[in-house]
Amino acid sequence: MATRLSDVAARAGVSVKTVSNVINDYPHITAHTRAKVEAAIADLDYRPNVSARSLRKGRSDFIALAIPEMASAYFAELGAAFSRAAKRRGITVLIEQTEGEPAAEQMVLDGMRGQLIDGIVFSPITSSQAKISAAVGSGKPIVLLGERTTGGTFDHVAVDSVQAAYDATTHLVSLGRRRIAAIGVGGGGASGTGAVRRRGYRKALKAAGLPHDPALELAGTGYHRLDGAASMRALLELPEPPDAVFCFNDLLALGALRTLADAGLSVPDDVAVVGFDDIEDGRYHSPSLTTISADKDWLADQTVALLLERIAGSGEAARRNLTVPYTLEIRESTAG
Amino acid sequence: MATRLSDVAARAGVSVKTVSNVINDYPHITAHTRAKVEAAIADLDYRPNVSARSLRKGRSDFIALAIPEMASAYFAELGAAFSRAAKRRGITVLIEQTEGEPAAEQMVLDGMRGQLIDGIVFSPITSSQAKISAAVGSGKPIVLLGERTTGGTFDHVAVDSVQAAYDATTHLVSLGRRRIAAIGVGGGGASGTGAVRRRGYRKALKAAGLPHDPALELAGTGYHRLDGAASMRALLELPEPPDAVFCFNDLLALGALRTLADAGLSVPDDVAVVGFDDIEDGRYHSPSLTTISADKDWLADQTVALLLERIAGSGEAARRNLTVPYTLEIRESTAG
DNA sequence: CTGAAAGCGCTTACAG
DNA sequence: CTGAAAGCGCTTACAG
Repeated sequence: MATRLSDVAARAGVSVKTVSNVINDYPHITAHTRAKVEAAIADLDYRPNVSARSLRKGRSDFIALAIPEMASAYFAELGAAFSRAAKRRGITVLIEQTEGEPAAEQMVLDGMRGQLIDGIVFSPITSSQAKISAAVGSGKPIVLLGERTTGGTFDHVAVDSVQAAYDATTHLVSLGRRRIAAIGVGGGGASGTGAVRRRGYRKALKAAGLPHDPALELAGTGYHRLDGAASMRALLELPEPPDAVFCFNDLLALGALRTLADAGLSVPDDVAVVGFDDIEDGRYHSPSLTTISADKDWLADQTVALLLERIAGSGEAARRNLTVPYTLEIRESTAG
Repeated sequence: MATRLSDVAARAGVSVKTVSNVINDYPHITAHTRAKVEAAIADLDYRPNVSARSLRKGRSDFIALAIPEMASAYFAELGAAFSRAAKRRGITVLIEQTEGEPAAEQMVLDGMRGQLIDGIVFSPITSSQAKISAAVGSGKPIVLLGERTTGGTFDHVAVDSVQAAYDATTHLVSLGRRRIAAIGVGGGGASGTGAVRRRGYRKALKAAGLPHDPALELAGTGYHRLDGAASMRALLELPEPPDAVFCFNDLLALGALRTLADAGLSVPDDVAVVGFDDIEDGRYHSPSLTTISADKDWLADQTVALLLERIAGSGEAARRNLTVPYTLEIRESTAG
């Protein structure tokens, strides 16, 4: 029914091999032949069947990006960046929402899409490295996103969260703040975002000679606005509330800002606030949000490049860790 | 290399047909046979090759969702809803970012993914209905999202924007506002969001016996926070600034709120603000944003259902228009 | 239920 | 460059 390669060949008066050569940009084709084939393709409105190509070649030029949720600003922006990065390289990214559910993450690891995808970029929440190692049944290359846990056996791309958290906290110290709270110390699941960023936070306090008060470390249940708002409320009820808060992502910070606004407190005068992620909402919020800004386009581009390298087959090469560059963006929430 | 259907058949001691029957849940298989086959599948860690299946069946169980940008909150939330709706029906959605570029939209229409996808949900920006009609070369079913332009020949899912805009404006009228501005009248490209919502806006003014002041209709260049902020600044410079603003999406409204905050004006006392889309940022903003809230899950679910119906082949059935239910969510930006 | 076989539309050695 | 053919891994009539 649909026009096939052989139809094009017939119309152009060449062999299927020649048509295939033209489509795949192989050399040794005269301009004349190429023109004939291209005319036939245009005439017949022919488009190659990617299922057939993929079946034959064992490659689909599809990669999967498995993230917890795509509606959440950070991951939405990340997904967009991956989508663009993949397109630049002529491949397509398939976005999988795991919703942080173990079953969905397991499906990803089980090599979902039965051979359709060439490789996976995976941002795990509930799956530990060990679980991932055990479960990679697909044999497909996989690159992990997110906090780097020790002893990982996979390629990995991440921000140096300890250093970034250190920088964020030190910035608050430099403003003269002395009771600096942390929100989100329990979050991030097995990927350990909470634990890793807390390490940097504590390190900065110690370096500044500030006491470490466990009452100022809030775990919360998630990494969304509601969690940040609730944690901030809890902090305000303390006998000695904080004069600054480092939130482990921007959504937590935006929630905290909401609580502070409702309480009639001034930011940054009463409480300074720093986030992490640099999502668009924070940039335009009033007050705008000081935050750790990792380069999402760099991240996406390098990750795709690394994955494609693995797909191409440098399987023997050693595991690679990429560290994403970041900056501390100082805005109104810490700088009046 | 990878285990094949025939490997499973060999191990289970049955025919490939039987294995295929088990995998595809066909009837007439004894529990005993099924158990044998499933054991073999588990033993061999077999997963069907979807390229082969897709090539053979002419169906992939993939649909595409083509949207202007996935990082923008509304579309991110919509993408997430489609992703869930598709998963519930056992299919996968491939999200394409057109970035509102004609070339990218054309690629979508050209039946991108060469036969891989079974159908398309398309939210056009630059492509007119006529262009779409002319370009649907893929022969794949297509469902359009967004404002309904007259004379469309495609299945279409949309909010009744005229009525929603009417409701939003009437709500501002009911608060006693008399100089009600509109931001975003020029947006939405060929899909006509700006024009359609302006119709409802004007209708409401007329119904309320209010004069229609062209100076209060702001076009702007896009539908983002920056555009809303700029338009609001222009409105505040008017000799008679407005006492209320209806923004044609939430991002515009959030930008407008930022300008109002910077200007030291009180919302809603000085200026009441209404948005459109009900994105999460608006719900948690301070003040929280009154907005038109369409049911995104309903939209996604019904759209996927309609598309699957078309794919299944009820081609002769008449074109369908689905109207997405919505509510006006009254929050702080209009109700102090 | 089984078994043998065709065919979906490509790519790719192979012989020329 | 061409032409004829095999084969990627499925599904699906077909005959039993």
